[in-house]
Amino acid sequence: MKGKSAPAPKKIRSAAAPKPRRNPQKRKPEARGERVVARRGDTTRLSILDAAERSFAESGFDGVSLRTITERAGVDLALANYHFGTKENLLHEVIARRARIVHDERVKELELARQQAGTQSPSVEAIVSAFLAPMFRRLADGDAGWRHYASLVSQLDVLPKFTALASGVLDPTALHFINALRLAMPKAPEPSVYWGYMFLLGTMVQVISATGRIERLSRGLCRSDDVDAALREIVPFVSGGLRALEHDPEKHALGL
Amino acid sequence: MKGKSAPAPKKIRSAAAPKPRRNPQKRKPEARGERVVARRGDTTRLSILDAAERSFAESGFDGVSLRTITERAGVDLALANYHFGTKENLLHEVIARRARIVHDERVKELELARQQAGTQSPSVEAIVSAFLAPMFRRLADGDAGWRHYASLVSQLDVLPKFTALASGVLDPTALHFINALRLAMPKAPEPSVYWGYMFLLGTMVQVISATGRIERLSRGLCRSDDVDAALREIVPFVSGGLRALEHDPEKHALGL
DNA sequence: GTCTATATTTAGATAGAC
DNA sequence: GTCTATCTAAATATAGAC
Repeated sequence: MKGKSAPAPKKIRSAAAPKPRRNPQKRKPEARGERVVARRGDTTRLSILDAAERSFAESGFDGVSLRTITERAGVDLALANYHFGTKENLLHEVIARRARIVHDERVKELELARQQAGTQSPSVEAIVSAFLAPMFRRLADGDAGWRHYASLVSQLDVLPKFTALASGVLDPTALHFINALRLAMPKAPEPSVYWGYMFLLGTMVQVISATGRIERLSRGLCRSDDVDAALREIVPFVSGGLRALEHDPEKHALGL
Repeated sequence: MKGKSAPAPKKIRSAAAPKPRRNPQKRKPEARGERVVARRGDTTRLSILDAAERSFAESGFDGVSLRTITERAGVDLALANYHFGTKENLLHEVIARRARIVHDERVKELELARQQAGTQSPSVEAIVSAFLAPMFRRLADGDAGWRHYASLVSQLDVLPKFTALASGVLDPTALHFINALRLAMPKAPEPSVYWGYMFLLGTMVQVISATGRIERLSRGLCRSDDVDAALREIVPFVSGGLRALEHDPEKHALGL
């Protein structure tokens, strides 16, 4: 911790001040009666967001520089700072824009399942499907951006440094589905439902991280970009696993 | 890709030359008839390995500097280069030293299960246990190093940039257990076994990454460091999920 | 094996002209 | 909103004295 002699001045530059520069951050273009034609700055913003999404996914947040990102976006380095302030904030906006979409679709699909189930709770399968299908549908639609987003979310999910950011964006969805699972698994102990959600999450993350691992292990027999096949396997796996948690787990105690 | 004007000289410094400095790398201390008392350099090596393990786990490979690592280790910066060459090689050695241990224990435990099963294949539960128990046992024994290792492996597992490294170290174990699962699930289609192994991996990774997510979601009801509880949930979940893959997955096809 | 000192590159962030 | 030019700090890696 404390090096050898006098190691770290470590100048902290006003740790609590968010640095109120003159950049726009959040502004509603159409909120005023203005024209809604895409202005130049908007396409710049989008270019940076897309390039950052891809770069973060490929190399990790700390593995790429803003220079690389802006070069890929075809814009000047200084524009990253102008439009997004800090690199961390850029990451946040990259995540947030697609997280909103997935969240909304998941909730809508869950609501649909509830209506079809009438007075009962939707089945475990239906809930698992409502959680997974929106993400996988996006992955199947050919937009590379969604694949990058998925890989990035996978990384944030396991990196302690970014747990706060990931939680802030993803926890609302989580609590929604944990609650649904609780009703669908009335015989399961309370902690098992939380564990079950984590397992659902981990299973999905492993697939959408799409590192090419399964291609290598199966020597091409399975492909992580075959989202149809993946979904056909993952839904029964998770559903079967969750149902196994409804029984008393004591009998599985291992001699640790 | 191509910036605005004349973007990248990008001097590549002899990309293929591994740079053969004069550092020791791998040498067997006791292979010669020498004294086996820990010499100074050995404790330095260990200090750096431990500090790197912790730092990589907390902040990611690109999120920490060698300065931070050597400061935490209480040694001089230059010693990192002397003992390990590059930062990447340091990562490799951090992973390899514990991966060997886990691999050996998993194989041994699987062998044990085979003996107990006699002429039959061990059950899916037994195989899943043989895979998970060695890792979780280490996590339970109080050594913080193992927790850091687990978190680090989780990160490498989902980061495309490090897939090659992770595969090189972890694939032998994977193929071993995929083969065992195939024999235990004779009715399952071949691809389902590979998918099943990925799901097993993802479920484990989510738990051992230990980001504190389940504590937050369950408001303290579940704790990721309660490895006994985690193992009691994860084994039935994965086993139940794998058994669900033995049936024809067609009936689960979703209208994508 | 260890340390001091430093070479070299690159990082994030900005000031100020346009 | 965009660009040029730059500030300042921090990165990896090494040479050479001890």
